[in-house]
Amino acid sequence: MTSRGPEKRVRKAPAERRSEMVTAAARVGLAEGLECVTLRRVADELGVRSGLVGHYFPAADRLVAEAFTSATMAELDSLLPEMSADPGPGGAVRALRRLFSLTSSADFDNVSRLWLNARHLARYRPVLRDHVIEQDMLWCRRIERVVAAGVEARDFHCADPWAAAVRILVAIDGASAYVNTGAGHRAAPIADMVRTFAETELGLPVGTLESS
Amino acid sequence: MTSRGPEKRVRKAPAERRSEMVTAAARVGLAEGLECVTLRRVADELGVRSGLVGHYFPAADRLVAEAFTSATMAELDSLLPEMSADPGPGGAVRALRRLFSLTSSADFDNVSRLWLNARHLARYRPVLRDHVIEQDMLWCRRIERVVAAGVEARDFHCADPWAAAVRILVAIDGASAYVNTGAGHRAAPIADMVRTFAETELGLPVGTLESS
DNA sequence: TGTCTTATTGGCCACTCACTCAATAACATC
DNA sequence: GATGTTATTGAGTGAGTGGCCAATAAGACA
Repeated sequence: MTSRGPEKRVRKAPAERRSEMVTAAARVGLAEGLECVTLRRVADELGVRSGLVGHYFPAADRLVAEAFTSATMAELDSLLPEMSADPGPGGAVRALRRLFSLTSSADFDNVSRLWLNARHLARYRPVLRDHVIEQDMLWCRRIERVVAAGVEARDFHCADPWAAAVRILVAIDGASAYVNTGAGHRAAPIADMVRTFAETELGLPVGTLESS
Repeated sequence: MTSRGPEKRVRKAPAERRSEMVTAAARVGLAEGLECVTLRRVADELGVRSGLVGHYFPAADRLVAEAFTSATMAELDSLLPEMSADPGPGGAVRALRRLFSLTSSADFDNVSRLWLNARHLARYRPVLRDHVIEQDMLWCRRIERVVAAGVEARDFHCADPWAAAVRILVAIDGASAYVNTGAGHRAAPIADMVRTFAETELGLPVGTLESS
């Protein structure tokens, strides 16, 4: 009998409990989708009653939105760590190689699903919408800074780092729009599209951003 | 009193009734999202009882999937009508101009929303997933044929029409991923990206595909 | 006009959701 | 050890969903 019975209550500091909930919600959202981030589901995940989750999140929308932000913030740091002020020659190129290598790997699929999920759900949930916009900006700015650093270091050329960052992100989003349906016969033409597009955008010879 | 009371029953041929339902479901899905395509909602739309919709669609998944297919088929025909075998010189260019002009207009927003919606929902609903894959192929092939016609007519150059079509669609999908969140500061860099990308892909001078 | 097929109704079920709230018990503080 | 605060429970509510089915009546056909 591993089961049932009124478990002993565990009483935690509100801040800690809340943060536990967001973390659990982020895990569920990333693995199974934001629709599965419900008061009950998160409660089960933590071994508490759903009423408690409702207590910390009087509107379930906030929980979903914070789950999204938590997951994407962590992911961004893993994909594209903040650059030092002067990454040295080739530093920006290495960062971009790493980014494209990671985003085109299957490990990125759940993140693609999460973004797709959030971009759609934002249609109905205003709170989530605001968080998505915020994360969009964060991701864009992070890429912009790498591009700017690369321009600074003469690694490549780009008249408008912001515009380039925006367009590179559009390409990433476009290429990952098919996570749930499978690319099928379209896999091959898509495979190197993002990298190639970025190379064109930055005036780099084809293949420069290919990971070794 | 425009309301209530047991309305007189209207008895229709099964095929007609079913097709009415799909049409109504497509309308709801396009305007409000596929999540709103429920047995009850479609029933209300037609002024019948939900049990009747359940009778024609024993699994609600089929209704949602067929709603999607119905809406996207109609949209595709409107965006990019089937080409005649030989569209004559400049015909392909005109078709692409029209396509990009329409997809970048605000009238296309609901279609963007629908695709985003379906691409996400396909994660959970296998029947819808199959329909999305099918429509994806249809849209791609339609573009491919225009590209092939343009190559044939020496309007532009392209080594692999299929790959070009796939990538152009990726660009369209990427650019329309922000319908629900608003492009904000990113609007300008995105604005001409699809068209420009297509011009590069087809070896055309920048601006060739701009609509007059 | 009467009969029969079946499209349609009306009502039900079991489920899940967010949300509410009085009662309870864990822990800090005295 | 007694007391008070409050994190947590347990048991609801109401609204929404898909799905099921016997009873009903519309319309075609004899």
